[in-house]
Amino acid sequence: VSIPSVLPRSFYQENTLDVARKLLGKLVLRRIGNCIVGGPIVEVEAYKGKEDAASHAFRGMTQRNAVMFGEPGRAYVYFTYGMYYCLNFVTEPEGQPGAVLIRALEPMFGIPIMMENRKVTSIYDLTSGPGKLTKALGIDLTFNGVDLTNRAKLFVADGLKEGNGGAFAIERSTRVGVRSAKDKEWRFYVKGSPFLSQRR
DNA sequence: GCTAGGATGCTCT
DNA sequence: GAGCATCCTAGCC
Repeated sequence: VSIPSVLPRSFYQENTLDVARKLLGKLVLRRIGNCIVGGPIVEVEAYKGKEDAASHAFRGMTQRNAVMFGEPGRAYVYFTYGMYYCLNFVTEPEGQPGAVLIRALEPMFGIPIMMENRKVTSIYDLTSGPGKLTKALGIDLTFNGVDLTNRAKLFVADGLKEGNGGAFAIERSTRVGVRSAKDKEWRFYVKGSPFLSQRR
């Protein structure tokens, strides 16, 4: 098996909706000691600052959302509902806020580690939601601002089966759990994947 | 199988 | 003080 290449910064430095779609099938990889934990992305949501009332950046920069305004290709991690962390990838040219929320992965590498972190045994329950996957991968606020374009702690790489049996269909819908901007169908997911987030 | 409600604490008004 | 880009459990309403 060839080593997949890490996505360069230019991958992230464009329209958030395009980046969101292109991220489906890419590998989110977390280094824990000598182990690699993660798998391909199967569900994402796009958030932009301008003209998107659901975005954290809609009302301007704050201490929490500052990373969204910065360099693309970095992680934006925030704490929510008193218990959970959500992982985003920063998009758009620097100064223009945007991010893609990673909502679900297919567990592929380090599955025993994810089971230990999550305290569940079903692979369909390991990473099938934004709060679940950060817990499975051991991602917390210390990952806010981490550069995704090197192999240090957390990075993103091309899929293992690019163009060879790795084909999939993309579907879209409105975003989950947001009260505003219901008109925007900015959630993208791999059609028919059994690893999508639950509880629609 | 299903759903309603609670947990839990940071962020912004 | 209200709301939140969530998840789990209790209860079968």
